[in-house]
Amino acid sequence: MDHKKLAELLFPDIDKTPEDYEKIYPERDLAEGSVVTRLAPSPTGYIHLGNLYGAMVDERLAHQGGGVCYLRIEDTDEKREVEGAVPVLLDTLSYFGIEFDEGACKAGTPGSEPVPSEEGAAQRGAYGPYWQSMRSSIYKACVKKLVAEGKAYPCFMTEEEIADIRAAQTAAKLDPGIYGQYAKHRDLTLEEVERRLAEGQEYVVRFRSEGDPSRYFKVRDAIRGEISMPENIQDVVILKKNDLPTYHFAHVVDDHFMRTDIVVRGEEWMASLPIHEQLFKAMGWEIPLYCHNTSLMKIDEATGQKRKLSKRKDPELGLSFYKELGYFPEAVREYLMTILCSDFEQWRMANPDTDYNEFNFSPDKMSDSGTLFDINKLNDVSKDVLARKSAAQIYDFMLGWAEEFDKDKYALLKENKDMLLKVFDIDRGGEKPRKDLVYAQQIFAFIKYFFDETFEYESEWPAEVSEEDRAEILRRYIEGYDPSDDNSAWFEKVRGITADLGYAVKPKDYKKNPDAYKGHVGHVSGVIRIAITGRANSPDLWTVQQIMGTEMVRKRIEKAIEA
RNA sequence: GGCCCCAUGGUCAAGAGGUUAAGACAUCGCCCUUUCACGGCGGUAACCCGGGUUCAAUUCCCGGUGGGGUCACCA
Repeated sequence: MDHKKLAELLFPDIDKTPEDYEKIYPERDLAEGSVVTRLAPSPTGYIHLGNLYGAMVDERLAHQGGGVCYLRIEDTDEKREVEGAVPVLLDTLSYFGIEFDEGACKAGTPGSEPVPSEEGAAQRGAYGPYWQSMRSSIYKACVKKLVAEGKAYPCFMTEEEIADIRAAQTAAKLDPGIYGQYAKHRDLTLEEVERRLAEGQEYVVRFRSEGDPSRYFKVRDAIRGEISMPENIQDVVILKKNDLPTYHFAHVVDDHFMRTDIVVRGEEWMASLPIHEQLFKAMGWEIPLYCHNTSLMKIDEATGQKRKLSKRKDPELGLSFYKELGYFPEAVREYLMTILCSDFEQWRMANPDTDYNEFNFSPDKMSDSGTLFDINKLNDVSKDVLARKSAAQIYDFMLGWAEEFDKDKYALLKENKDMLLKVFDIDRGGEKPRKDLVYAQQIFAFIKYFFDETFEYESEWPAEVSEEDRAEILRRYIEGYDPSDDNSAWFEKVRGITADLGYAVKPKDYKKNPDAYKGHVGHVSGVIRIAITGRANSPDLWTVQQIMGTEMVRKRIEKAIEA
């Protein structure tokens, strides 16, 4: 069999060789210690926490050492493609603080050229194109070389034939797949190939595996250290009928010619390492450093079992979930860092105000077992993040969020800027700031009593106070209310009412001697608090009233007396 | 089923051949306090099992078990 002739027959119009591309895409000239990483999503229009998790690793690895992080679009499967996915992807990643130096970018980015296939998107950089669908001739040059060397061959088997083989293998408890004797078109003669081609038969190109499963190879992984696996024996498809490569081959070719140093990807790819190792070797290329990170898991309510988060079942996996609830992007990032990197949380405690980019990120500190997603922990991290923000930052963020997701609230926020700045400033700054703000939707619910439009009674009146006493407390309270009182003068008046009506001024007295009083000052001020805020819990009432203004205070008290 | 990865409190996790086995979240109690939040103090709670190696294994090795992943012309 003349392999060179076969290669010519299959790819008559491919005139470049891999060697030519070596020159077109030379080794990068980077400072010592800098690395090239990449994010390589398929444009399905769906971005999830796991993508962000990986993207953060790519971004940190590259940027903390002055390296390059680029974005490559893996669009070799037109079935999965979603129109407009790339600009959305870029926007979302940017929202969460991930920016790329090279590759796919937004249309209009300086130094970029438009991409015809994708509206709103463009690309830049010397190692492109960055859409795999535009790189067909590069892949084919590499396939042609493999065919010419007898390492790959055309396979004309139909889907039915393959299904039959698989069925027989499964029945016989053999490993399924096209390998060894099942690779029926491995050794077709040139004439046979010519004949089938002339008949218009379609084909794929398969790699001719010389692997021996009793032989093991070793690959280094940045997280797990050395991984040892048996050699691959499958004649995997490297070029599909649509003239584009499979993931396996595209990965090898692109990460080689784009000069990627570290391949960060999900651990689900570890199983195909034997294929990749084999392909790199066949091409005569150096294998990159892999960084297989773990999946985010959750406990399935139905089964009680730990399982990988799934985009169909778990809305909390989608990044849009956090955006819609109004989590600060920084909070999501901090949370991811704390579960991603075992030493981040300690570092953060020691450096509460330092930019997280100052943290020294190291892959060997990354988790190597599947991490259970914990919304509790996210919320806790978020509270700390928001506690560090200024009232103006909170306000601006809320406004931006409401503009996109809740127009009614947007109007309210917009009209009451001065008041809200004061609201968000309650107990902010200082040594022990309040930590009750978590995400926009929750924050709005938390402050809703500042608006008549959203005020409602959410708590029960204290059981210790009778209805008559309640009305009496409120009447006396509003009679004596003077907004110019300072906090202690104001509270003295509340104490006065408390004592007059037979309640204990000191809660301890009541606790010691419950029969001597109807209740204590906490119950009396509880009545006032519910009247003003609609709930039993709130920040310091005096402060709240100062912010609300006298008119609103009066209206609330009157409303409560009527109730 | 084959292959691979993983295994420390409920969760995230540090850790070394000999430790009272960190810390954070959650939880419980107390303190502060007119409520909440913050803060402080304290409590409950863990090395999957069985063999080996060793004076000594939770730590190293082997084997189970459990969980996860993967076996496409999808990535």
